[in-house]
Amino acid sequence: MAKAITQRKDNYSQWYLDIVKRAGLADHSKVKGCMVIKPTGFAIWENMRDELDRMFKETGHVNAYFPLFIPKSFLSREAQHVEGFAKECAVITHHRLMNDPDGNGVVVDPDAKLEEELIVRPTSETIIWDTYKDWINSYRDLPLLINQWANVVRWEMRTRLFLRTTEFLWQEGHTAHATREEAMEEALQMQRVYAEFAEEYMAMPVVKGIKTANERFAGADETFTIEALMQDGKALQAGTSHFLGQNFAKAFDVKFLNKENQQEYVWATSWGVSTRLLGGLIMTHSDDDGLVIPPKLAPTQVVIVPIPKPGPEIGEAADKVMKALRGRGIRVKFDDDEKNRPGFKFAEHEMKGIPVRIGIGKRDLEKGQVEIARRDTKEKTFVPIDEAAAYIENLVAEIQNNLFERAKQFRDDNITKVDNFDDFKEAVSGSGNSEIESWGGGFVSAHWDGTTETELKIKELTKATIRCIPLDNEKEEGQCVLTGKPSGQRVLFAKAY
RNA sequence: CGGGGCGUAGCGCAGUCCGGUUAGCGCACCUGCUUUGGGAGCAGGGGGCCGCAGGUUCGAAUCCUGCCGCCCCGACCA
Repeated sequence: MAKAITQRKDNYSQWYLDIVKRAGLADHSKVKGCMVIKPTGFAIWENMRDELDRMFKETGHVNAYFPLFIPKSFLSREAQHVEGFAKECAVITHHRLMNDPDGNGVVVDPDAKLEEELIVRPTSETIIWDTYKDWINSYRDLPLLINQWANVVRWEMRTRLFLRTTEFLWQEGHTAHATREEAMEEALQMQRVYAEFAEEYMAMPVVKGIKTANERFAGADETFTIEALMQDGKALQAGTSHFLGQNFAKAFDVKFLNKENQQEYVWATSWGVSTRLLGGLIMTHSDDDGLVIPPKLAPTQVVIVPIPKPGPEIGEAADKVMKALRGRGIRVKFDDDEKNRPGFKFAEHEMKGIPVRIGIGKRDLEKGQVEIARRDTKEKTFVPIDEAAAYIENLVAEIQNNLFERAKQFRDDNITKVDNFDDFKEAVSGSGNSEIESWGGGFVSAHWDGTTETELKIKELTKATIRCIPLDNEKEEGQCVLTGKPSGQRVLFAKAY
C-alpha cells in the first residue's frame, strides 16, 4: 500500500515515469538520452513488431537491412531533407583510439581522421535511394516495396522514455513506384495499416489526417499521419507515411525506362513507426494503479495466483486451467513464486498490466470455482473451474474491446469545436473537465486560413499546433479562428508530444 | 541550450545551513520460525570511496572551485 505510484492528476509526467519504471518497461541508461528497454518492455515491442511485420508482408513488402552509417555527402543531396535533420545528427569523425601519451586511458587517434565523416542515420532515405539507383532500371523493377527494422539516432535536446529518446527502434518502409498515383496510394495504404494496427491491436483510437506544409517530413511532398490523444489532453503523432514525390529520385538520379522506352524519375514513399508507440500505449490505457496493456499485445495475458495452503490440489487445478487456456491460444503464466504472498502478487500484476488474473484457493476448489479479476475495470467474478477457459477467451476479447471503446469515448469527448479565438485559447489552456493539472486541452477543431504564417502565429500564442487535416473531413464554410479569412474546412489543433 | 531541483546501500530518503565518535532510517536482500483470500510478523545478519576531481582544514557527506549525470519547466523534434 505504501508503494503507490504518483497520481495522474497530481503530476502526469511523473505518473508516466513511475509506470515505465515500476512496470519494468525501461530504465534510463548511463548514456544521456538513451534508454535500456527491459525484457517486459521489449516483449511488448516484439508483439507490436510481429503484428506490424505480418501486416507489411500481407501488403506485399519484404524486409532488408541498410547500413547504420550514411556518408555526409548523401545527406545533403536533398535540400529540404538535410535542412530538417542537420541539427540533430551524430557525426563520426575518426575510426581509431590510441593509448593516451599521458597514460590516462585512451584518446582519439588524430591520425585516424575519416576523409569523409559518417552520419549515424537519423532516417535512411538517402542511403537507400543511393542504393535504389543501382537496383532500378526498368518499369519491370517496380514497384520496389522494402521495409527495414532498425535503430536510428536523433540528437534531441530533451528526451523522455519511449516518447523521445536519442536512439530509438523503428521500422522504415521505403518504396519506389512507376507512377505518382501508385506512390500516393501506397502512402495512403500504409497510413491505413498503421491506423488499423493502432486501433485493432493497441486499442488506441487515431485520427487519420494530412500534415500541413509546416509539419511535413523534410523532403516529402505530403505527409499522412495518425494522431492519438493521450489522457492528459495532449496529442501524440503515432505514425507517419510520406509521399515523397520525385524528390529523392531526382536527388539520387533514380530513373527507370517505361514501356515507351523513355527515362522517367521514380516516385517514392517512406513510412515509419517507432518505440514511441509504447509511450502511446502506456498513456492511452494505464491508470493510477499502474500499467494497462491491451490483451492482444500483452506478453502475459493471464496470470494464475495460487492462494497457498498445504496440499497439491491448487497446483493441479492451476495446471488444468492453464492447459485449457493454452489450448485456446491464450498466453498464461502460473505465479507459484513462494517468496511473495498473494496480496503482494495481486498488486504487482496490476502494476504490470496483466489483463486477467485468476485466483485459486482452497475455498474456491471446495466450490469448484476460480476467481477471475480483469485489469481494465478491476471487477472480480467467480466462474466454475471447467468454464474458466471459455469465459476468459471471451473476457480477453471484451477487455480489448472495452479499452478501445473507453479510449475512443475519451478522445471524442475531448474534441472541442470553436469558432473564435477566445474560445480557442480557453479550450487549449483551460483545465476543461479534467482533474489533471497539466491538462493539454484535447483536440480543438477550428477553421484555419491555410497559411503557415497563421499556423505559426497560433502556435506562438497558444503552443497548440495543427496536428492534421482529418482525411474524412466534412467540407464546411467558415472563418479562420485567428484571421477571420475564409476557410473551407476545420483542422485539428492540439498541444503535442 | 536557458531556468529550477537533485546526486548519500539495489530503490526511496534523513543528515549538509552551523565541519568533529564507528554515516543513519524505510523498503529490498540473507538466515530461522510463525504465516499466506489485497502489498505479512518477530528475531538475527550482510551491504557505503556520501556523483567525480581538485582545494581549504588538525579533521570534509557537510565549506570553496571545476566537471559529470539525472529529473522537472521552456525552446527543438517522431
